[in-house]
Amino acid sequence: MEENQALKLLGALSQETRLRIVRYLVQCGAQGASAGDVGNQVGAASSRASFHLSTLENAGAISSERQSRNIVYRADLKNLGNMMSFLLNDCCNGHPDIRACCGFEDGCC
Amino acid sequence: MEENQALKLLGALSQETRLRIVRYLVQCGAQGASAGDVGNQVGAASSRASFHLSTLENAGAISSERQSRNIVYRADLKNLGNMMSFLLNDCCNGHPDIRACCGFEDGCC
DNA sequence: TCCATATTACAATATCTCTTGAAATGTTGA
DNA sequence: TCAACATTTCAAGAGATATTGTAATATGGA
Repeated sequence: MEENQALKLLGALSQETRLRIVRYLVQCGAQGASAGDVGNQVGAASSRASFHLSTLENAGAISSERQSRNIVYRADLKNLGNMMSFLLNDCCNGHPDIRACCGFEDGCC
Repeated sequence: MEENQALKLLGALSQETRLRIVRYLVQCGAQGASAGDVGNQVGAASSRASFHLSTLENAGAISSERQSRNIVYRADLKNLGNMMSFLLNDCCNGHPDIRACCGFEDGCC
């Protein structure tokens, strides 16, 4: 992943409502959730939910697909994983202490 | 790590200059680097570097310590790792596809 | 003490982001 | 076609953030 896209993703996730949207969509899995459903879950008015969903989609954190009258959103696991890989490996050189904090190796935390 | 601190860290990292500062400080390791050194490395004027360094320190991404006339900054590996653990485990439920993207398991990427 | 260096704090401006409500668009079923 | 529902777009104001240059503070050495 390029630095630019990682920055967009980090910016998109650094907002309370959007972080909760992503968390909810990860839980929903491949089934996804409609915009209205997402808005209800995170307590956001429809226009606000729409705004945050388009920000997340533009950053590559989620994807969308129309299903009849609903638009179904899903977490983009690949991009989210690539962003974390960028942070972990490109940015932090795969530093053992940081990897350990993620629960992958014995270590600092 | 609590959601609030994770949001602060994500916001701090979602800025080009600051991401580069963290990347440079991770490379510097325990030795750290002075504010002037950091500013030169990322091509930022002193007041700008100071502003970004204090933002990063406030978010917990880095720490500082005065050494004679310099102030030495170091990456806070523990907090950075905890933030990634928060994203990976709390937020994304340790989803296998995302973990795989980070190079810890066989999988999607 | 004084000077030189390193760092931070301040003020002003410009730019971006969040939020809200209303209007517009698109879709379904009758 | 129409009515009902889901979603997006738009406009406006409030607030946060980035940038720059300048001034202020702190430290070390003479």
